[in-house]
Amino acid sequence: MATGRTHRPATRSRGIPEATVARLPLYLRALTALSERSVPTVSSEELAAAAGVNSAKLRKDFSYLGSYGTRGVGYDVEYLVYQISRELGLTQDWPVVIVGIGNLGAALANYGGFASRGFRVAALIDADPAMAGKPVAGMPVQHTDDLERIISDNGVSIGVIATPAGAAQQVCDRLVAAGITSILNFAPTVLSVPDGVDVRKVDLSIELQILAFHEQRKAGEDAAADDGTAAPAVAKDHRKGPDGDVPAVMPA
Amino acid sequence: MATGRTHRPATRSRGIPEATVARLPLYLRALTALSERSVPTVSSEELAAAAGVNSAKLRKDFSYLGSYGTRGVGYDVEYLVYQISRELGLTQDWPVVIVGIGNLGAALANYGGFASRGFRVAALIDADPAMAGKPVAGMPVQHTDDLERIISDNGVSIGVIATPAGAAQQVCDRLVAAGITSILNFAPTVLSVPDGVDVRKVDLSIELQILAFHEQRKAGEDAAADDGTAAPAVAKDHRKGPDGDVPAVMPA
DNA sequence: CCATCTTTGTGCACGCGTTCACAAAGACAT
DNA sequence: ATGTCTTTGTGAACGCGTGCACAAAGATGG
Ligand SMILES: NC(=O)c1ccc[n+]([C@@H]2O[C@H](COP(=O)([O-])OP(=O)(O)OC[C@H]3O[C@@H](n4cnc5c(N)ncnc54)[C@H](O)[C@@H]3O)[C@@H](O)[C@H]2O)c1
Ligand SMILES: NC(=O)c1ccc[n+]([C@@H]2O[C@H](COP(=O)([O-])OP(=O)(O)OC[C@H]3O[C@@H](n4cnc5c(N)ncnc54)[C@H](O)[C@@H]3O)[C@@H](O)[C@H]2O)c1
Repeated sequence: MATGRTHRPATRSRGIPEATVARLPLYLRALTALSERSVPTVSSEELAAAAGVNSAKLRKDFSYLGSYGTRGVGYDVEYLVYQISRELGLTQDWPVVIVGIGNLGAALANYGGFASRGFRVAALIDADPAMAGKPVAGMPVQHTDDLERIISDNGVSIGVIATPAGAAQQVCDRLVAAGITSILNFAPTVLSVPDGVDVRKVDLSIELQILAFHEQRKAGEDAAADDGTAAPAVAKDHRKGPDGDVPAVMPA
Repeated sequence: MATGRTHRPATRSRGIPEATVARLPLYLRALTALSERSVPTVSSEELAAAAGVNSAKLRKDFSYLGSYGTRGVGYDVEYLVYQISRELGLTQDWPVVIVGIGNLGAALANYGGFASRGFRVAALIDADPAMAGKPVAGMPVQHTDDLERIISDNGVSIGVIATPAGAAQQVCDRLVAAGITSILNFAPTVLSVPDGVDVRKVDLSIELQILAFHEQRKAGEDAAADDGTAAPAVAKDHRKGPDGDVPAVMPA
């Protein structure tokens, strides 16, 4: 197959499980809120509730970072905020480029939640010549021609792709060639990247489809013997249609 | 704890594993692309490559749906599109309301990827009286006062929250009270919902922080004996600061 | 009709993640 | 100092998800 590397093999980084890493930002958010209310310490039970996880899980997660708690008391909020921030690499700030300044890209550019969490939008890049120079979120949009130079000049290692799906792989390739090693992809496509490059994707169509699945299941259970568990009649009739016996519905 | 139910206990729905459900939309997307190119059949190997997963995993996933393949040949593309669509509940279309028509909410409203996948934006809702009546994506924004009526009138069961974090729980409560049973939450907060209500969240700050973690790790490995694996000196010095010995960095 | 070749469907083993449950650590009161 | 009480940190068991590897199914050609 000509398809390159696609999903990293869960490179258990320095012993911290991937699942734990994914929860650290959650804890950090909850801790930051406590910090702002000047709460000095917090128990695993309280913090777990605030983060929406099991308390045993939280304690085990923290145990991977070291023993930062005090038995009988809990965790020092400020100290833990710092430890998690350091572990996540948020004590430095990360320049980020956003490629594809359309509906979504512009919304991202305007989003304040970046800067407040250690990320700095270094540049906005779009292929549309008509957009070049136009200010979005108080920052001029730059043309794709300069992509390599922008990334190099600013030492950017994280890129966000918000272009149409058709352009995503091509943009991805250029980003990687220019030195980007982490990509957040909003386009509904599977990106192929070489080893050493991390890709995370956000696809809300997928999220909605998962919700729809459960929604349908709920409806089916409620209806019980309404029409018999959704549509088993179709499922029962299992043999592939000779040519065009597939029902006319065909979404997507 | 006063905190209500927060995460569903992975209700293994009719034997289909949650992990499989989460991949079905991925397969569907790849299959739809093949369908548009009029490819009649596809092998598990090819489809897996297109979807960015392992072929064994794909076959196992499909085995939960039934035996829809033909040995020696592969899967009938059209037929599989239909089966997966049906399984995901996409043969009906789902009315969706978006609450909070700011930067992000407007981008979502303008997004074409909804309709093409069986979802229909039934209404846009915002609390700002100045926005009421204003057209966004060719549809007038409605005021929060009418939230309950809108949901009831349109039989909406899926809601998208794109309000600021502070308003999210309150909006969530109203949505649930009005009959919504599935929520896609973009606000960076943990939502408490009663049993029977599904919540999925999209938080790009979290995604970026996960990328930053791996990015830092890569940098640390490259630098090797540069300053000694990132910052172990700080970690070594483990005792909680009496008061304010936490370094000044403190992000988030 | 038989042989060959391709590709599915799945049994099985393994590793990761989750959760329970408890011993040990330490705070705090007496 | 001693006892009590709270809460951490973790060993161990369990369940889910993943991927290997292969037998069985069926297509295809002779
Ligand atoms: N808008 C949403 O809410 C939403 C939701 C989910 C996913 N998405 C996905 O995000 C992506 C962007 O969505 P959108 O609604 O902002 O689309 P859009 O059409 O509004 O914006 C796309 C932008 O990308 C630019 N672009 C095109 N090709 C480019 C290239 N090669 N290099 C650089 N820039 C290029 C275009 O000029 C345009 O400005 C799409 O893939 C879409 O499927 C969007
Ligand atoms: N913009 C982004 O790219 C982005 C990215 C990630 C997360 N988010 C999150 O998404 C949410 C929205 O972001 P945004 O940039 O669109 O913010 P925004 O301020 O542009 O929009 C918020 C909108 O919600 C409306 N609103 C406020 N309270 C409401 C209520 N009680 N009921 C109904 N509507 C209400 C406001 O009138 C406003 O129109 C925020 O929670 C933000 O953290 C945004």
